[in-house]
Amino acid sequence: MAWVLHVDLDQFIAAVEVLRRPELAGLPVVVGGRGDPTERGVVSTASYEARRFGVGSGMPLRVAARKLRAADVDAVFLPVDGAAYDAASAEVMDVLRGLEWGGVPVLVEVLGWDEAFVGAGPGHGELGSPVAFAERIRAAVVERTRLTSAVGIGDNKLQAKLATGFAKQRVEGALAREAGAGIGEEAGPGGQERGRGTYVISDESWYAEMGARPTAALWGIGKKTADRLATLGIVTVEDLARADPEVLAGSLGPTTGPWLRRLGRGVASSEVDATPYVARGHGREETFQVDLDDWADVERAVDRIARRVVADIEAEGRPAVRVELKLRYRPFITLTRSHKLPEATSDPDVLAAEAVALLDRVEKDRPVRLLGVRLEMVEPAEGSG
DNA sequence: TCTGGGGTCCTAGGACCC
DNA sequence: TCTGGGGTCCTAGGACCC
Repeated sequence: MAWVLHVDLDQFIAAVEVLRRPELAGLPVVVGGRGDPTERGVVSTASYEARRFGVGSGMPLRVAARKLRAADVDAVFLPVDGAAYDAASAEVMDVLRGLEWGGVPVLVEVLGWDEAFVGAGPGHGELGSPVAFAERIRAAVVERTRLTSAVGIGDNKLQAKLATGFAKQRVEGALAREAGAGIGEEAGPGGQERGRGTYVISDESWYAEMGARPTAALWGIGKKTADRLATLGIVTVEDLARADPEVLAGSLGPTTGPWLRRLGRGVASSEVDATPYVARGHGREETFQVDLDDWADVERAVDRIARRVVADIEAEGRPAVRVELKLRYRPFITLTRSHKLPEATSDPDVLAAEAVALLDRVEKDRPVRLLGVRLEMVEPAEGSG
């Protein structure tokens, strides 16, 4: 029996900030943008203490500040520090890669700063209980990094990923009950009590766990797709599993239709892919604190952003084959223009000029809120990835 | 309330070619 | 005249995720 495990760190960004500033422990901490709650920007992560007041990821910083002020809470706002999270994340992934299961190193598939799938490596021996192994993972990560986590276990990646969400819910529910009863206050989020931060969803329990839930509970279905499915009479995961494949394909496309049906049935890959991630492209975008009215400023900004992205792709040594410009007008109207290059290049002057030239294809008479440039790179050379 | 930044993949329409 | 059928490439936009 091969299991897939999904590891997800608790409050990763806020946790990293608190670790390097212990005096913030127990305080409402909000990390986002440049750390100035009067600026344009959104919340990346809020600590549990801030979440209690309705502050959450994706919320505008100004709204978060207003909520906390209304509750008369003195919160700490911090800027996003990507380099610090890169370093902390790398340390966690190192711990995971160092683990053995069934006598051989595990495979680790990194999903972002704070998530990874873990699977048994090739030629593994007897694996034993996946729950026991999940506890080993959590203990090892805490020991080396002081970061707590939840671990989901499944027959495939989809199930494991969803199981992690349930593990977190269970931890948070238990904490809320304990706080209500006035006990366990010092345990903190993600308390390492055995079994608390793990959860299992398997082929066997799929419908019992997921069948009655709305389709948006699935990993890959958001509000828009859930709404479209609802117009077809498909509301729950079980509805989706039973849906007519022809209807799904006809309505949502030849690739998306079958994929949605597989999601409903809890079917997905169980192969943990440890191949290092290779980006297709890189981009930078910038929301201006004050909308740009002067088109000369717009052109200068595009040139500047383009040159930054060129530096990013040069670090990978792969020239660009496509240039894309993104533009957001006031109030929030977004469009893109792109151009495939006649030949690949890394020349900053050429690429910046290409990006600026794309401005000729948009209206120049409205204030600009955001500009972005993205460069798509040539495929990496065979065997060099 | 007023909406970040970095990505990926899919769809659809038009151009173009055989 | 009153209209083929594919296939591929390019572009713009949509949706989703962390």
